[in-house]
Amino acid sequence: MKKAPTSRGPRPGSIARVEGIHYADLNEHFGYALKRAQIASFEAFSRATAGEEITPPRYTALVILAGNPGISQSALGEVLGTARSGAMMLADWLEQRGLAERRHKPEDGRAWGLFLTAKGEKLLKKLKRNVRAHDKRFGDKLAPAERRELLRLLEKLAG
Amino acid sequence: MKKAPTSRGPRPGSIARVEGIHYADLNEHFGYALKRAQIASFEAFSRATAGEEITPPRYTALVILAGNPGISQSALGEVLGTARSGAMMLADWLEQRGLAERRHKPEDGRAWGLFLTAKGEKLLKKLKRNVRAHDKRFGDKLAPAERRELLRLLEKLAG
DNA sequence: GCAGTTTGTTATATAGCATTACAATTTCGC
DNA sequence: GCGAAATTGTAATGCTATATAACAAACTGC
Repeated sequence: MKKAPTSRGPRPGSIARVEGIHYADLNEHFGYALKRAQIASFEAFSRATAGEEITPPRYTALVILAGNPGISQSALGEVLGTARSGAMMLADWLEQRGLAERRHKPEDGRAWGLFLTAKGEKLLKKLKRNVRAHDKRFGDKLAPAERRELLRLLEKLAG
Repeated sequence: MKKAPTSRGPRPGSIARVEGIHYADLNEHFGYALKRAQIASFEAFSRATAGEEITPPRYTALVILAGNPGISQSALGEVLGTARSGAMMLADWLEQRGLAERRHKPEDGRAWGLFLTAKGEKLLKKLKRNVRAHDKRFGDKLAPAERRELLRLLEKLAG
């Protein structure tokens, strides 16, 4: 098997169905179906963000910061569904690259607000374009009505 | 925040939507929607397998072994979309607990075939019952037609 | 029979988390 | 106001799942 020049980290690609294997009722399970779809989606995301060291949580953090300037790290952690310490490492990572900065909150001496820098906003704008384009191409496997339906069903399932 | 008695390992639960946060167009992205749904699904899986040290890959391996007795470790790795070494550790884990065993393949001195033991089959039967039940309850957020449609769309997306 | 490939295996490294503990600060009960 | 409890950010530590690389044994093609 030929290896593509790995830009960074693991590249799951999509889990191919293997010839001659009996998958039994695995296909009936939501978890399995979701995972396979998610891996395929992640592949599209990877292509969209090739070159940058962006992972889905990092991208999500950028989007959340853009939409909620001054959000606290605890709140960010809650949004991402991760522990405070995880949000902190994320904030560290963003800050080290000059994509975001912490500013003291005047009304609370403990808390720091997170803000995108100009550089962060610029990167996000670029990423958004690419991610959206790849997401669109990825979604082109479905008809427009199917796409909307899928998003609706997923939301219902996750809620 | 109260802690439920954690049986083992992390418990992501579901990522709650946080009051007052602007999610912007995150909701339009398949990756984000898939992840949220998958986390919710994983929670159902966790409840279904509480008490046993079963993870999704382990469960998948059990199902695949049951449906494909004598499968090689390489093939198992391919089915799971993981590296050979990962399949090996999985096989080790199953063997150490007496759930599966390796038997030499007569026609190939390198390869070992994997087989469920009686204990493994028994455990799988029990797990299947629970997982299916929880998957069903999880899927009850959707109407039967919606469930079928969702699985169809996911398969189309993952293919 | 020899070169190259495949299988299982081991060792090692890494990323992404969670957990725990702690100091500074705020809020709450009274 | 004052002390207790909670909250925020932080640092240290560890764990789990996984990939990668290197290797021996066995197989395949020529």
